[in-house]
Amino acid sequence: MGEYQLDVVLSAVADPTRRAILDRLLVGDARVTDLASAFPISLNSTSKHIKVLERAELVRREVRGRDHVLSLRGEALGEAVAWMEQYRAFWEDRLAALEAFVLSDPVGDVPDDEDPADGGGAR
Amino acid sequence: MGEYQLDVVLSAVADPTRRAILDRLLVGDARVTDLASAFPISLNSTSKHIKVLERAELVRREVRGRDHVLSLRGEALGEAVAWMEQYRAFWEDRLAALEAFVLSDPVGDVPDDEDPADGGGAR
DNA sequence: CTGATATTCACCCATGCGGGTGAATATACG
DNA sequence: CGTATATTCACCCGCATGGGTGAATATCAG
Repeated sequence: MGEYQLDVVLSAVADPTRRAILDRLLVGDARVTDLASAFPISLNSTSKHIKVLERAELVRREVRGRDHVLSLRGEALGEAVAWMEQYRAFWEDRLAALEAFVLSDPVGDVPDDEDPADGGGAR
Repeated sequence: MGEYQLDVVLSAVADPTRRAILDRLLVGDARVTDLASAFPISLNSTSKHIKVLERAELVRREVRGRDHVLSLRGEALGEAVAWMEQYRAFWEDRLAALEAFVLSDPVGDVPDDEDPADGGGAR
C-alpha cells in the first residue's frame, strides 16, 4: 500500500535481471528452471530473484507438483506509476511550456533564472 | 537511454529518503541544507543522496555562489513510466477485460483453455 | 585578512544484496 | 521401493550503499 510497498516494488524493479525476468514473463508463464536457463545466472540466484519479485507482488506463483509456475502480476507497477505521475508535469508539457513562452515572448524577457520558489529564503 | 539509465533511475527512486527529497522539491526548489534540515539525516548524507539523484538526472543543480539550488527534473521518471507501461495490461483493464468477456459470452465458452497470461485460473 | 556559512571530500562502519556452491526437501517416474 | 527432477535452504564471499564524523574547499560578510 503506502510507502513501504513502494520501496519493495521499486527496489525489486531496479535490478536488471529482475526486469529481464518480468520481460520474459510478459511473453508467457514459466517455471523457475525456465527462467534460470534464460539468463546467465544460477538456478539458485533465480530462485532468490523470484522471491523478491513475489514479495513485491509482481509475480504470482502457482505450485503444480514439483513445478512452480510463475506468472506476471502488474498491479504493483500500477501503484508505482501512480506515484510517478505526480511528477508528470516535470517531464511532460515541459518542452511545450518552454516553447510556448519563447514563442509568445518576442521581447526576450526570458525568466531563465527560475523563480527560487520558497527555497532560497530562510537564514 | 537504454537499460543502464533505467537501473540508475529506478534504484535512485527506490530509496524512501530520496523519494522524500523529490517530494519536497515538488513544492519548490531548495538548497542542500534546506533538504537536510527537512529530514532526520545529516547534511553529508543528504549531499550524497542528491548526487545520486543528479546522476539519475532527477534533479538539476544550479550553483549560486556558495548555495547549490536543487530543482526537479522529471524526464527520467517519464522514461521509467514508459517502461512500466509495457505492463499496463497486467493491472489495468484487468477487471474490465474479465467483465467484458463474461458479459459477451453468455454461452460460457470461456477461453480457459491454456491461456498462460491469465494464470488466475481456478484455485 | 578574518570569521562564518554552504558543500563536499576522505574515511570508517554496519548491513544488504547479487551471485555462487553444496546439501536438504518435495514430487514425479519406473 | 529407488532414482531423477525441481526448488529451496543454509552458508560463504565481494562489493555497493546508507549513514556518520571530521577535515577540506568555496563563498559571503565585516
